[in-house]
Amino acid sequence: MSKKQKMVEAITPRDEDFSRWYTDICMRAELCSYSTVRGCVILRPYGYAIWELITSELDQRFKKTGHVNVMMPLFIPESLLQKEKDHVEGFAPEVAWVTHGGDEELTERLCVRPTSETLFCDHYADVIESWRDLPKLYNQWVSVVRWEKTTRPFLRTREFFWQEGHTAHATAEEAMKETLMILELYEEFYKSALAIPVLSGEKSESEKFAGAVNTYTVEAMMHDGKALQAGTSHYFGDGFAKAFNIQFADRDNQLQYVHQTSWGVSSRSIGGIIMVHGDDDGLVLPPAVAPIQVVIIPIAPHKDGVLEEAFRLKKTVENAGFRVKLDDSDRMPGWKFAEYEMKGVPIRLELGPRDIEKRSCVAVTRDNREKTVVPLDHIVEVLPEMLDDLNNRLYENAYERLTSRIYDVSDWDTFVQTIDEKPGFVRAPWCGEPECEVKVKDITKATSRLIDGDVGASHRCVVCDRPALHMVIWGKAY
RNA sequence: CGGGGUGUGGCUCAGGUGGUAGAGCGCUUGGUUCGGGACCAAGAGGCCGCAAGUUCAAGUCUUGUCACUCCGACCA
Repeated sequence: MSKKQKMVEAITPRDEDFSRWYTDICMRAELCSYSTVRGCVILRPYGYAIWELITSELDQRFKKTGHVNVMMPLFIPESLLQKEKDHVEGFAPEVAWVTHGGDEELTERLCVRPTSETLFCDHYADVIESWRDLPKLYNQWVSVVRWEKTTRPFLRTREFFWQEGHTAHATAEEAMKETLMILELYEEFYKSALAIPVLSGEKSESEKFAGAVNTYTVEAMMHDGKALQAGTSHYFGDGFAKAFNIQFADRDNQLQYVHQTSWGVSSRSIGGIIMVHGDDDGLVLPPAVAPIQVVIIPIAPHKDGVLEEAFRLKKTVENAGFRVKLDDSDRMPGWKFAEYEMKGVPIRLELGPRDIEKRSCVAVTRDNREKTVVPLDHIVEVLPEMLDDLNNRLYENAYERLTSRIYDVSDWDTFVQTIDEKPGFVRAPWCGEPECEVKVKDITKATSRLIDGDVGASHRCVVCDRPALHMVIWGKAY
């Protein structure tokens, strides 16, 4: 304890106050900073670097599956936003409006995009004429604005960064296939790039996207047991196509409506990384999205040969394709250890006179603090394995936390008690009626996160005891 | 949008009954240090969130306002 108290700027322990711990990490790891606009954050270089890596990981996957990037305007005319009834109703309460250009009041006010379905639809109506124009597999990397009342860095900000994919297809089957393919893509991305296990499935009627026929979701469990909706993929059927008149001539020269999808993952995923992997010493980053994968700390750098050897080591590691930083500042080594742990750097290499004498360095892995003496000649062979192992440990630990905290219950009292007392998810049958979801939310604050398959009539709804239709994962969510 | 909390150097905070602002950390410079957040010395840095009001006099009292933060209702 006394050691901890000597720390210049310790963060709030995770188990003492989870949300304070979370904001402490955001600030101390220099991911972001509050801006003067309430509810908006400034992404600082380190936070932005993480986002860049996330975008690059996802973008590669989108490109591989045939998608191309575009850019839609920032503004949506009010009349355009209103074309699809459910869609407007869903977003109206949280849109920001532009009413003036200079001193002049606009004849039609413009909404700052909260999402771009209407813009894509308007454009698709313009450019799609024939079956030869399909499918359209578009994506865009932009920020959107939703005038949120309660905001938290990354998890809920008024402006946030994301990708939104919007596709148009000739048939319903093809559109549904796209919807589910993206869902799998997200699942795989979360697993291999972020080391975050997710549950995937369909949203209930009341939780689905405004204007969608079906919404599919990937849900992650944070360290405190709460759910984070980590990505969604929507099947629109031809609802938007009819509202926006997006038609094409098929092979028989018959006019048909297109079938559409949309899907997104946002900068909220950074919040997920923090809350799944972070610990009391700060951030823990999965190697794929760590801006610095290896940090080299020279010990006693003023002594002969130390810095030279450190630079040599840096070159070696860099040439092998790793993102590496050598901190040759005049901070104390202990300070640097703590600093890069705060920033979640996966591997630290300590290099001092004693190591150099033995032609080795000390490698320390961020998640378990394990120290390994590595011969300098072997560092390049050892690093990939260390990073890989670290990634696997992060995933395995998170997977264990997830699966061990999903509780199967079948009666109402146990249901309420479990949600109240045990952090995590509850799996219980549901009849499919929205009023049962409302009751669950009113009493427990938990919501249906996703539908985890259908069940036979032998199951009864955990709320109303009528025959159940679905097995549902319930939980409190961010 | 409701309830609570907080606004004083970059950060954390101290400033009984009003009398014109302080500490620690951080920062700068020089030196000694360097295997878990070093030490010494010398510096820089503040119209006390903002606006009215009371007063000879306001960081301190009154009112208003704004911002941030936490907890609830709504959402990625």
